[in-house]
Order: sequence, then C-alpha cells, then structure tokens
Amino acid sequence: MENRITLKELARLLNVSISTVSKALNDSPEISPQTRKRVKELAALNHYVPNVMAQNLKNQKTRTIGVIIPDILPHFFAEALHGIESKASELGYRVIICISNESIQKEAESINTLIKGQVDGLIMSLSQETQAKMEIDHLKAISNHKVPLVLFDRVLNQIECDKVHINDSLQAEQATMELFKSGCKKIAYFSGISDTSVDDERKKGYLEAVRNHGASRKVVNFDQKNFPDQKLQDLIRNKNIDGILASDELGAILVMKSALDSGFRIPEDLSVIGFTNGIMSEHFRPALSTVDQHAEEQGRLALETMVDRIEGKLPPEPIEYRLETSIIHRKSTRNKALQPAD
Amino acid sequence: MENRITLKELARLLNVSISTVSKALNDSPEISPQTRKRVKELAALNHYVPNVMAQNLKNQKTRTIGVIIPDILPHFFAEALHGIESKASELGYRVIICISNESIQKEAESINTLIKGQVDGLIMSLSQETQAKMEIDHLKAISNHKVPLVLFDRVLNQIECDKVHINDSLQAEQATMELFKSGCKKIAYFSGISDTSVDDERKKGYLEAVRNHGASRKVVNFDQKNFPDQKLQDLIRNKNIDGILASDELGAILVMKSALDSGFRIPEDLSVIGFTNGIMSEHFRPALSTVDQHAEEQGRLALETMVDRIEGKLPPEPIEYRLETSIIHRKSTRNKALQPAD
DNA sequence: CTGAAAGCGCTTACAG
DNA sequence: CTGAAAGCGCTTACAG
Repeated sequence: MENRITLKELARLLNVSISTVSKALNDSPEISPQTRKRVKELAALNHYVPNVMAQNLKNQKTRTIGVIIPDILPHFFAEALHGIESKASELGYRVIICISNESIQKEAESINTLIKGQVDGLIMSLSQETQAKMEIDHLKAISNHKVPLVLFDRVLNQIECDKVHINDSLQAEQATMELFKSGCKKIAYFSGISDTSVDDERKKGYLEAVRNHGASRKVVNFDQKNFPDQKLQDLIRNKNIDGILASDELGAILVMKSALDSGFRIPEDLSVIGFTNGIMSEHFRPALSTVDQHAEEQGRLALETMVDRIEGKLPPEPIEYRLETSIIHRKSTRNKALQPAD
Repeated sequence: MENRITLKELARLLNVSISTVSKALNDSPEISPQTRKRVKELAALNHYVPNVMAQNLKNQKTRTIGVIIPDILPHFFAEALHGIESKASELGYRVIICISNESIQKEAESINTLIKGQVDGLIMSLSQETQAKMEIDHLKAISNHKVPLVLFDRVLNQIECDKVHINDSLQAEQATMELFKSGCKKIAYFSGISDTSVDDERKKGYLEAVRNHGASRKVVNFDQKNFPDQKLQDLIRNKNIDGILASDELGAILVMKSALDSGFRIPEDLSVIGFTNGIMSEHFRPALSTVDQHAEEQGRLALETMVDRIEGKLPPEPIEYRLETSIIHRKSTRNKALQPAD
C-alpha cells in the first residue's frame, strides 16, 4: 500500500493537471489523443492502479456484495457460494464473505461490519439460531441503513425483502410420495437440522404426504454429532419402517451407514431419499437418491436479483423466486417404474 | 446507501463542528462527557454508521484481506477458507474471496481487482494452470504494488513471499511406507490433480519410498471426470497391485468405488490411502485412511501470518511454515499393528 | 483541449 | 473543551 503512485504524482511528472490525468485514463473524448497516450504510457510504466476506496467514496457505490452464510462446509452452501461468486464475477461485482457459524451474534456482527458502506447489498441465508428464536432485530438494521437484502434458502416470512428458495414442503411431499409409489409402507422423517425454516417446510410436506396416504407418521430429530443408531434399528425391525426421508445430505448418509452397519440392505429393506444433492450422495455406495436443490442456481439467481435491485431494474415491491427442484434417482430407492439416473 | 446520515449532518443537527462529532464518537478525551453523550445519543437514534470507505481512504488501510483459491467445492479448500475466515474475524479483519477456477486468466483478473486498494494483503493458493505453465507474470504485479502475499498449499518456489504448506513429499513417502509395512507388495500412485505443485511433491515422495523399498513403481494420471476403471482392474488382477496412494480425496474415493464395484475387497485385496482428509473419507464405507493436511489450520496460519506481516511484526525476509501432518487410520488399510482410529 | 475547484465522508494536527 | 483547515485519491461540472 505504501508509496503507490497516484493521479497527483502522475500529474506532477507529466506537467499537466490532475483532472487531465484522470480524464485521459478514463478515455474521455475531452482529452487529445496524444495526451491520452502520454498519460497512459507513464501510468503503465509506473504500474498505476486507481484506488477503489477513493473511487467508491466519490461514486457512492462499491460494486461489492456482502454474503453471510451459516456455514461453508456443507456442500449446499459451498455450491451456492460458488454460484454467487461466479455470477458476481460475470457482472463485474466482488463478494465479501462472512460465516455466521449458525449464531445470531456472529450474524449481527457480520451485518454491522458489512453495512458500513463496505457493500452495496447483502445476500444472506439465515443462521439456525436466528430461525429458531425468530429474533430479527439485527436484520432490521439492514433496512434502517437502506441496504438491499436478498435472502436465499433459509428465509423468514417476517422479513420483507427479495427471496430465492425452493418450495421445500412441496418437494418433501413429492419425495415422500415417490417412496410410497416405490412400495414403501411406513416412512419416517429424519432431521439433523431442526429449527430451520427449511426443516419446518420439509417436515410439513412429509406429514402432508403421509396423511394423504393414510399412513402413520414418525419424525425423528437428532444431533448430527450423535446419530441414534439404536433407534433406527428398532424402527426398522419392530415398527417395519421401510422408507426414510432425510432432511439433508449428511443426515441421509448417517441413516444409510447406520442401517448398512446393522445389516439391513438398501434399498431392499430400507429406501432412503435425502434432501440436498452433494458429492457424498453421488459417491456413497449405494449412491443416494436426492432432492436436488440446485444450490449453484440459487446462488446465481440470488446474486442476479441483488444486482438488478441495486441497479434499479426491479419494481419496488419485493420479489420471491421459488425454484423448481428435481429428484435424482440413484441406488438408494427401489422404484423400478422410474428410470434410475446412474 | 442513499440518504445515510453522515458526520456533517449530525454536526448540523447538534450545532457543533464535524471535528467534535468525530472525536466524540471515537471517545476522544478531548471532548467533554456531556457532549460525548449528546452526540452518541443522536448518532444512535439516527442509526449512524461510519463510512468505512472514507475511513479507509483516510487511514490508508482497509483491514480487509483478499483470498484467491482455485475452487471452493473440494473439501480441502472449503475447510481452509473456513480457517481463514474464522481467524480473520477473531482479529477484526474482513475477507474478500475470489475463485480462480484453476485458470490463470481468472487468477490475474482477481489479483487486479483486489489490488486496487481494496485489500491490505493477498492470500492465495495457485491455480492448476499457473503451476503447470509456471507463468508467474501476473503474480509479479502483487509485489509491484507492494501488497504482501501469503501462499498456502499450492505454492511456487520461484515466488518470494511467506508460505504455509505441508511437506507433501515427506508425507507421501511416509504414507507409502505405511502401506508397505501393512503388507502391501506393489503400490501404485493415482493422481487426478497432475501438474500441481502438491502432486509433484507427493509423487516424488511416493517414488522415493518405492525406490527405498526396492519395489516397482506405477504412476497413473487420470481425469477426475473419467476414471480409468478398466486400467485399475487390470492392475489389480494382472500386476498384483495391492496398495494405492491417491493424490486427493476424490481420487481415493473413485479408486475405492471402482475396485469395490469390480468385486475386489478393501482392504483385503487392495489397501488405499488418500491425501486430504474430508467428509467423504469419514463417511465412505469402508472409511478411508487419509493423510490429514489440516486444512483449517493451514488457513488460520496463513491468515495470521498475513496479519503479522501487515502489522509489521515479522522480519523482512519471507518465512515458510511446513505444517506437521498426520495419517488417520480408518478401514481402507489393513495394518493390524497400527491402532485404527474410528 | 486543459485546468481550478468542489466534494465524497472521514481523521487529526493545530489554533484558540 | 471546541472548531477551522488540510488532506486521503479520486471524479466531474464548470470556466477558459
């Protein structure tokens, strides 16, 4: 940072005014071709780079979008981030990332640091704690500062802003129906991400499907760090559970591992569908059938919406996108009627 | 961004000077307690937040670090990024992320945008293309602009800067020796990330171990999108390959899937160790034994080094950290002498 | 075609 | 204890 050459210094060396240098560098037609050439040559020679801080201050915008996600390790968020970053880069925007670690406090801190004129807008997927406690005071700060907000995946109806997500309940209902159609009689819902909006929706969809089908319900919430193996065994053996819808990829993998380790066969004894398609689903044996949430697509759309909002291309009222999802049939379900992909 | 309240406006409302407001907000002892109180109350009421762009311009620093990684989807980079972000947040720094997608051009673009006064320093892991072609002109720009650089994991000796990585060749040698000790006779090295510095080092270590052991060598480079199943089968069946060291997690998983699908048993017929410990290694059946590269630790250390450099706490000459790694023994190796973890 | 001046929002040495 | 002034590096209306 020290000793970087500035317009002022360039102007001094060239014996012209700062304005002239600035205009020449910006290819203003006001400046004669010869001067432009001279200026550019000297600038290149000295590795001149404009100071964006100064430009931003002057222009009152940063072309930078803040992104706050709960975690980066789950494949869904890594992929969504990838979508956000690549779209941003296409549109000439930069991205600042903060990770809330599922905590309200960290989320609030991130909002505060980003909001200080550092970013033109904020894209967020809410932390588990925020959704569980329904505390949204820290989010209010965003609108107080007139910074546009786009929520994706984990959204909250109470907040008025643009939203990008999938229809989780509908998808869960359809996935459950697929399990019934494939011959399952008793289906359970396993969740390791309770207290999130997406879990609520997925559970709702599952319950809806089970009710419509006149079957009995069974919801198991567990801690990702401590899978209830014994409970799963009992369910399969004593309650004849033969199908499971899992709330996320890791949950589905844990269910499968536990079942296989206990000697059950997949999909012969137990069919499994997991939400969130990721790399583990693809490579596990048997490969897991999943609801593909199009993480990257959600990210790209969220970023695009943000930019359109910033650039005033959107009507004032918030817009909400509900992406279509699809079920990827692999080896953990036994539906012969459906053509398995891979 | 529009209509955000500024010091000037606050000063007008309070009938004091801008300097007074600024000092009061910064708790300067120059200002009387009453004034400080008045100013702060009005500031809070109006949701005043200082404009960092202006602060940065004035202070000539941003407390922001740019990070350029080749990809975010591999668990190693997601985890390293997590380490970088969390350490940054501890130290009161922000992080701007760019993804080079393994391309020199994208890497160069990212450097250019970040270098414009946006960041105090740059942390990078180089793209595959940069390492393969050994093109480092775009990296020179960083030192031209006196922006400090820390390289991690995928480093290049030709570049003089602080570095954080593991001793890949030593680790590969040791991992190969472990395979020999567990009873393997013919070990192959499989790589899906050829042309990276880490791959070169790992291959070198493997070759060293094989030579020391007087065994025959076999190196297979493949495209991650197109695993050579037939070749693997032939190697195991006809050449009696009974151990494989894989250059990265995905490569190791692909090897295992292919072998299992062809009816070979792991670890009875084939032992596998993979570089890079990740979530797939842990959850695959059988769980994969890996060389743990301590991704998060590398990230944290890289960030810490960057901050120390920025804050002038380091001697002028570049420093190089070589992290200790460890081998995590799981189920894909059959060494009875070693106590399996998990 | 070129330049002087004002201003973006802040901080800080200096004067009073 | 308070304020006027300069300056960080840029852009841009305005004058010449």
